[in-house]
Formats: sequence, C-alpha cells, structure tokens
Amino acid sequence: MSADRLSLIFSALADPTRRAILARLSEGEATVNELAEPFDISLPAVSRHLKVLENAGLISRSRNAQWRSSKLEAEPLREATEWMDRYRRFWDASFIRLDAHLRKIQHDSEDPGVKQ
Amino acid sequence: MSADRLSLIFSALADPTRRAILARLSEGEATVNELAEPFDISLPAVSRHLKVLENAGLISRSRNAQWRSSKLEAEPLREATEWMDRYRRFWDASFIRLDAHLRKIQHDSEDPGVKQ
DNA sequence: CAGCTAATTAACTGATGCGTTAAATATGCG
DNA sequence: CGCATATTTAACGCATCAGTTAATTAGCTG
Repeated sequence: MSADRLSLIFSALADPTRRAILARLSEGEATVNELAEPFDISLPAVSRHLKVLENAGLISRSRNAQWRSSKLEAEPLREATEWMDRYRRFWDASFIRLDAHLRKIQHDSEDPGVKQ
Repeated sequence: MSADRLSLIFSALADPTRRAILARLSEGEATVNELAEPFDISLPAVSRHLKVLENAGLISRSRNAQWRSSKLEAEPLREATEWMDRYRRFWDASFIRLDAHLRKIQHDSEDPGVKQ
C-alpha cells in the first residue's frame, strides 16, 4: 500500500513543477499563492503538489492566520544522495581511485594469513 | 510529451524494483532472466522495467546470441546528485560552514569598494 | 527446418498521477 | 454576524504505470 520512503522522495522529485517549488523555497519560506504565481496551473493543483512534497518530508508547513507557509526540509535530499553514493564509484574518478586503494589495503591486510 | 531528463531519471528511481535491479547491476552485467530471478513478477514486467531504466540512461544493453545483457550506466546518477548539490547547504553542516566562509570572503573583497 | 530458450510486444486491467472547476473550510476584520 | 481572502476537498476526465497472460520475434542447435 504505502510506498517506502525513498520511493516517495524520488517520485516527488520526478515532477518539474515540484522541483521548481523546491528551488523557490530554497530562497525562503512562501505561501501557497506565492508558490503558485510563476506557474500556469490552478491553485488546487499547486496545493496537491505541496501535499506530495510534504508526504515525502521535503517541506514542512505552518499556519499563520489564513496563510500556510511552506519551508524546505532537505533531510530527504540527504537520504537520496546517500543512496546514490553507493554508485558514486561508477562515475567519480577520484572515488574510483579511493575504492581501488581501499581494496588494496584490505588485500594487504589479508595477505599474511593467506600466505601462511 | 516527452519528459525532461531529470524527470525521467527520478521517476525511474522511484520504483523499488528498478532500484533493486540497479543494485544487482552494480555487481556486474546480467541477462533479463538473471535480473528477474529474485523478483516475484513476470518476465515481461522486468523487461519493461529495463526499458524504463534504458530510457533514463541508467543502463545500456547489448545482445549476445539470444541473451540481452544489461550494464549499469551511472552518469544519470551523477546528474541527479549534481542537481541535489544545489541544496546541500541545507543539510550538510560542513557545507554550511563553507558557504558561510565563501560569503565572508566575498563580503571582505567587496568591503573596500563599499567603504570608499 | 523443427524445436528450444530468451526476450519482447500485444492486449487488457486496475491503480495512480496530474489537471480541471465547483464547493467547502479556515481565519481575520468591519 | 457577514464578507473577503487563502487554501483545501470533492468530483470528475484523461494519461500513464505496473502488472498480467498470450502471442510473437530472435537466435541457437540438432
């Protein structure tokens, strides 16, 4: 039924409108109307994008009178990055060298036992 | 019609089965049957997951007789990470310090002009 | 070529995503 | 209270997604 956390995060990030909303929020909190302004979609549509972002933990919200302000929460981005780090050695040359180095270290420490 | 590259990447990553396939491929190339083995879904379903991953650039495929082998391509992960790096200062304490440092540097270099 | 294995495509189903407009709710204010 | 503003919920349409089974294509091999 309910998707796992990483799936929620990635599918929240899969929509360009939601990524744009996050970009806007990186400059500071904003209300729903302010967030909707640059887009050519209805307010309810924006409201639901915000709910998706909230469910993924990417934003938190607070009420101030009749305004609901959204605030960026980057922790899920850290999680997603952490997941990708597992694959970093496949694209990052310096990481590949580090990886090779670590393998060598491990190999060296195992060697004595192997030899005897 | 066609989604932008980042959206393709993130939505490909939004599915747990596809992430598991990538994890498997990080250990080496594999055929469709090998990739399907751990999952409780039909071969055509796996076949389509592979097509999604291929469209996102996350895997490449080659044919060897009647077998089609899939290979991890990490470049899109680099792109996705790069996109997230824009937000790194919101979660990474050392990055926050670096950010503050850079602001100070910039401020200092601007100061003389301001003072005169 | 016939038959085997590997993989994809076709056709269908049910669930989900993203948009709409209209109605409902929440809050502040005269 | 009654109205204005901000936002959400309801109800709907349409496209896409993720799965199924059945049929098809691709390439070996006897």
